[in-house]
Amino acid sequence: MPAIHPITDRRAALKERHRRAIVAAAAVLLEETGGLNFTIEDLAVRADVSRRTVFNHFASLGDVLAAVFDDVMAELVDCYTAQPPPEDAAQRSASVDEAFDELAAAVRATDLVPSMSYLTRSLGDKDQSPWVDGVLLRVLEDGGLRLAAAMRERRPGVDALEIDLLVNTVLHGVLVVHRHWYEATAAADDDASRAVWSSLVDRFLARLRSGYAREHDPGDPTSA
Amino acid sequence: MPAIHPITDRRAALKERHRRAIVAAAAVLLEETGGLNFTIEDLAVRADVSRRTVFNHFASLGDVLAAVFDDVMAELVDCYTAQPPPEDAAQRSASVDEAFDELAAAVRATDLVPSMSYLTRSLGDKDQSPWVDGVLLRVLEDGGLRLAAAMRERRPGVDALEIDLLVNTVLHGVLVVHRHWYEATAAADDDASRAVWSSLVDRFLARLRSGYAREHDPGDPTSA
DNA sequence: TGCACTGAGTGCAACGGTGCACTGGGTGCA
DNA sequence: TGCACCCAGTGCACCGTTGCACTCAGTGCA
Repeated sequence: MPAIHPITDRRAALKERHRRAIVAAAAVLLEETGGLNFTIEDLAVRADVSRRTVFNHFASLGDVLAAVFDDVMAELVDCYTAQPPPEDAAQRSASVDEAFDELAAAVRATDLVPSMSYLTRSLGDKDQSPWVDGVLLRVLEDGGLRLAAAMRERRPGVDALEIDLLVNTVLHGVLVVHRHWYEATAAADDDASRAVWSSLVDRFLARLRSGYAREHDPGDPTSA
Repeated sequence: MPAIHPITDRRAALKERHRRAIVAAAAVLLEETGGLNFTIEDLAVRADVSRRTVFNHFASLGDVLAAVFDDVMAELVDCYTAQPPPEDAAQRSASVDEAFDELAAAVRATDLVPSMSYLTRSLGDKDQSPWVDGVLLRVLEDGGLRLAAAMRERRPGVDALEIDLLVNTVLHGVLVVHRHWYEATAAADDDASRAVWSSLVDRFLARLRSGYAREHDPGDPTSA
């Protein structure tokens, strides 16, 4: 994911490269160890920086985790905003069910399987430190806010409350789906496992849709 | 080529890595541009460092060139010293013709073709700045001294004058061979080009040998 | 229960890299 | 022949990283 602002010199590039390396290494170690079963030293070695540098970039391990989870959210927001905009002004107004369709498409399109394993596992882990739960919930909230903002920009005619409810429901639903997927596949990364993921996502979205009948076309609800 | 002394911390490793990148980039640019047809900025970009950093490591472009050529010499010395030592004390003494054989084997074994193109071209180029000739000749002399020292260590019984003459003759001979090779193949890097190189090296070494008859076996001189 | 150890987090100074403005020599052109 | 430009090389200040010693909380064990 490119930096929010263009890197204008080598110093800034180096800084950003190291920050990204730390976040990426944390994601890998979460995956490999099944949680927070590594040290700051492990993280530094994997990121190819010094231990001090980790703390130059992040105030704490919690901040590193927040950045990891933030990337997951950013991925989803990117997939959502990457869709072609509605074709005319009339379509941009109202129609929360079409907003639902777009969000659903983004969830389907985003490769959430590898990066969300530890997120789900972290939330579901009874032995997890409470502070990690705090980090995760904050990241979900921040990500949800960004997703809602993107949706409001895209469909300004839709009620803000409807958008917030939609986003909140889908994000937490995706976590539930992911936990089921994880238990069914043991986080395998192969075609069969991805098929299970698609099936579960479709079931979840179909289930949600039945409460979101189309306002313009009450007949013929389609389930993929 | 590993550092002479082990790198003990990340700072030293970073410094050495950047120094090596600069030298490697210079070698590539010499090859690509056929000489000194690039700027310090080009070199810095290719080495992925800043222009200032080049001068942090080297006093001048001449010093960079010296380091590039020094790598070529080091390659040859490494091939020479990598050979198994003579099996007994008697063999370690005298026998300059066997010293010749060992040096010849090193010349054959060293992949000199890619890295010496610009060295030869530089020495043969009339338009070249005189200061480059100075750099090259100094590097040849330094490399020759190291090679001679390695030879004296390996065969302490051989006269020092004989060793110095041998090393000097072979090094300058290799440059002549390389110029002929370069003119015959336009520095192509393929099997046919390497076959030409091997043939020329063999001719040069066979020619030298006829002036170095074996002391222990006066009959049956072999030419490969 | 006291002690030793581990590891997160911190302060500080040094190192290596970098940005930038500058000088001066060399070159080409009107 | 003067001027403009290019580029090697330089000084200086700043940035980011790093090494290292430290504190403190948590943990395990005799």
